[in-house]
Amino acid sequence: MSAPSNKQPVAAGRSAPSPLPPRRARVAGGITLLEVARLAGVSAMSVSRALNTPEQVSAAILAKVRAAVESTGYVANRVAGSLASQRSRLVAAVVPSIAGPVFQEMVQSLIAELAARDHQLMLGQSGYGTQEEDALLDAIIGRRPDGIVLGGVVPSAAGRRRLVASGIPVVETWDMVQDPIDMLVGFSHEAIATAVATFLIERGRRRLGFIGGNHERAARRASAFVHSALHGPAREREISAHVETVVAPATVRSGRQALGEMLRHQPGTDAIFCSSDVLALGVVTEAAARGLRVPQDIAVVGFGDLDFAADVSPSLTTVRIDSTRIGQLAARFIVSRSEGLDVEEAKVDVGFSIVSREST
Amino acid sequence: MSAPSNKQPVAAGRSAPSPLPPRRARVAGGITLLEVARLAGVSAMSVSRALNTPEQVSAAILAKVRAAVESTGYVANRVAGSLASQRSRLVAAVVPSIAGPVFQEMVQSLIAELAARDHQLMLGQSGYGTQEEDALLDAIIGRRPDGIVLGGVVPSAAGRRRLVASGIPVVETWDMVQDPIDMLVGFSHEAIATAVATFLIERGRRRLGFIGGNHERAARRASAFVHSALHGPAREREISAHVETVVAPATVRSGRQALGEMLRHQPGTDAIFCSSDVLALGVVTEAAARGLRVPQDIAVVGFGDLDFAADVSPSLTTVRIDSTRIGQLAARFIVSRSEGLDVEEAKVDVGFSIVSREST
DNA sequence: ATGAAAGCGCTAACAT
DNA sequence: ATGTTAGCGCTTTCAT
Repeated sequence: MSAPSNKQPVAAGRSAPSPLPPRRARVAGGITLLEVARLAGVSAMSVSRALNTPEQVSAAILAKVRAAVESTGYVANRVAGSLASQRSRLVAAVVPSIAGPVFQEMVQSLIAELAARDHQLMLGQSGYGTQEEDALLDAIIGRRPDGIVLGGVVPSAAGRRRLVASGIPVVETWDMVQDPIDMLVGFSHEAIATAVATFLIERGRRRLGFIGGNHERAARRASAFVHSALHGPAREREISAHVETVVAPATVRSGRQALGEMLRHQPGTDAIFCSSDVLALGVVTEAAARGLRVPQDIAVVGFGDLDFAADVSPSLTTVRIDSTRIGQLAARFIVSRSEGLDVEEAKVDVGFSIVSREST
Repeated sequence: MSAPSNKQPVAAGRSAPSPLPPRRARVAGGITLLEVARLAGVSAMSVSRALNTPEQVSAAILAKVRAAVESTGYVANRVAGSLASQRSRLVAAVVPSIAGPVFQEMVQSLIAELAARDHQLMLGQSGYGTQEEDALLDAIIGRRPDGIVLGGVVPSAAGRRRLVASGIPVVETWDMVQDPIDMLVGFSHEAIATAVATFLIERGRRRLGFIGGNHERAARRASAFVHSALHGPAREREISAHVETVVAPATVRSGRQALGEMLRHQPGTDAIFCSSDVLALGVVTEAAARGLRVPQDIAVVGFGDLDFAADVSPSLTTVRIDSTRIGQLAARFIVSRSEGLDVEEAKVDVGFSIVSREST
């Protein structure tokens, strides 16, 4: 149809500026909800409902939408959805390292539990100083996750303030601190240290040692261990306790070296509590290399009950934490909270157990 | 002021519908860019620029904005930013388990490298069957990450298609496959298997064994190992090779059990290649328990060069992969791509090395 | 049960 | 260098 039925106005001097100069379309993303809606012959809202709350939609529409989605390979853009609904379905976790005994299991469990509830995990690693950690917290807050899980991370005062100000649900998961930021799923380092000291003293050990990482988390256990050894209820006679510190992360090698240091500083040490099974394996290995018998000459207790603890020789006595449960509870608390439910019990002590094996 | 200066119209039948009935305001989020702009006395764009591209802004505005941000504790909403800019600054990674020898290090390195470039990592775990894996991929695609890193995950044909259709940059990081989906940073399982077989045969071993997980990744190495042993260049005389499979994940325990099976099925086995150092530790432990000397009676090679490999006794000969480099390259490729740069070499073989220690 | 309109809080594109 | 405008692709709210 080339007939100029509606003639365009021929240039009259300078053309009047059109009121809405059509600007270049922004780069087209992929296919959108609207296109699916057109294809299905329904409104955008019906597509949204068919995808998110299918029970609110008639069978007819459901079928049409499903067909359109199928044929286009449409995957809804959750960034847009998050912005509109103010729920990101993203949860952030910050741990010192995913390699740690408790954290690895907790992160795995978090991922699994969140996935089952249609949420995803964003993972951050702290442990490079306060400044980086605060920057990391801001990066996380900027994404408006539905929750933040802190594993063994003690935020700075400033970080803590921002966390609170953000209004994002927070679950701390390491120590049973007195004044949690928000929710808390943890275990008591003091209780563990006391229990292990008592366990060893009851078995006749008198010269105790503690080997742990050079960070606050291990330090808490160390001081509680020493205190329990020297002043605890099990104390009947002369007991000594000494602490050796290794540079994090804990390795078999640092465990071996630390035993050397321990024997130099406190000869005759007859029992050692390590802040990780990996360190304990190093201690056992080094003891063997030095002709010390485990447990006759020296008893060794680890932490974490890693998979190898039961199967090395001698098998390791260790402290077991149910880290999977920690992850599950943290995930549930956050998801419940973001669904507007009141979280019944937001402060849980998951406890611990001492698994007694050959090394003691 | 109770004087009715402007009398409200008394109900005149049904009141005429006002053209724009003001609806209830949506739940207010926190503080927004616009409020910061008002506080600073500048436009929203100036705040945006001051935060994202400070070099494009005058010192005066920069100062005003900084002050306003400081006083409000404003943290920009990246969900909105992502939607507007079509860049999420999120990268997704999928691994069978974060506990695996290569993956743990790769994930750590990914997190660190991405954080340095102002990106975050979203982590998924596959390994629960094709159906869950495809669902996971869809959940990831829905978030429109700037890239997806696949670690030891071989997507189904359907998953592969969706990945390609999504247009999201993908880095595969496990095997040097022939036809990568997109980018590739890996190493050759075949080359490793051949090298280890040759290594063992050259040292006089004749009855070889392979112990690996019951999944495709290990299976590739297993068959290449057997093939190299039976048909490889190093073959001078009678050589046998046998494969034992353990249920994933690999543990010290399954390594111990597998050695038992191996000796039952192929008595006189004098060298074993394990698909993980953890399995190798189990084999060494079980050998000791059975009175077999390592390496005199049986040589053991692990995989991963985990931190304990050098420090257990006997120390483990193992295959070392530079997983940190894999993570770095993957992160760089993706970030570069999302910045519109052409990625120079998008197919990298990071190689491997055999670290020879006491166990051989 | 379905649809229309109005944003969610930013940034790209354009204009000055 | 700074501001204005119009979306990004969804979901909430309200009306039918």
